[in-house]
Amino acid sequence: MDKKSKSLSKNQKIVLDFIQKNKKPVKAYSILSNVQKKGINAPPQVYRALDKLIEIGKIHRVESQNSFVACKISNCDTPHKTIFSICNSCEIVSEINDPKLFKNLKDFRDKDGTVFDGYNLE
Amino acid sequence: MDKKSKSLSKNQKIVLDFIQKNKKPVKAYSILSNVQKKGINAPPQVYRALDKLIEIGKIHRVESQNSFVACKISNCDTPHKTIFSICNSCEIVSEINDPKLFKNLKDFRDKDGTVFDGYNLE
DNA sequence: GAGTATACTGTTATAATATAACAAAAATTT
DNA sequence: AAATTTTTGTTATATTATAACAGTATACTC
Repeated sequence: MDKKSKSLSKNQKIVLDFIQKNKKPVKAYSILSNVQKKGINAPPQVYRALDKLIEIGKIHRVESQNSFVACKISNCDTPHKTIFSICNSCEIVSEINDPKLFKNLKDFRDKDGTVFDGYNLE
Repeated sequence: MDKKSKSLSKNQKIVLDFIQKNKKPVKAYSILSNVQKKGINAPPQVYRALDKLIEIGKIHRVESQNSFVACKISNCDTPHKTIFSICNSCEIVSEINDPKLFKNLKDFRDKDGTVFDGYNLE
């Protein structure tokens, strides 16, 4: 069984499930209060699950909002390479899946040779 | 006198001055403890100055680190359009000024016509 | 230059976000 | 089944950020 397909733990499933039910990004403490009935009692339990889900690419963190959103792109095989558009007026967050832009960022190399390993564009 | 050249207030100068003295991004509470001798006593005073300095483009916020860094680019005329590289191992943060990449982002338009007004790439 | 509006200051308190540290249970590996 | 790793549960606390209010300074306009 390869790492990516390893099944999630109980808390990880609960947290992912809640995030996926929401179209909009959700905050950690909002997650907490909504899953307390499922037996998750304290912040560390939420943050641990979030860390893991981010690591495996199931969710992304919207840095400018301290919030978390499910990955909408295909099979979630590109963790840590995210592009979000955040509406100026309505604050709706969309994940952008634009091959050309992805390629631009992948091929980027500055004058010192720096390349992007992971990135987040908002 | 046009808006951009309007002089900064006392607290804004103190905070900007401290940020500019540091090569690396600095945290809000680190700023606070370092400028207390200059008469800034409480977090809101720092955060207000930061907000203003960001608004006018003198500094940028490094979202993934909750830290703040002086704008290194020319005359700081592009607030809210920032690209940072953050070293994976040493965590040094550099601001990237790459005309081609700026142009890519400026010209970006997704299938719904979404364009980037401001952006932050880290 | 008197009146008004706007921006900035100072202060206290508190909200919101995130992690440290420890003990124990469960799952996985060898 | 022993050893290792991962996950859990828990308490306490650290870190980041803002609300709310009163006062002062600056700029604006008539």
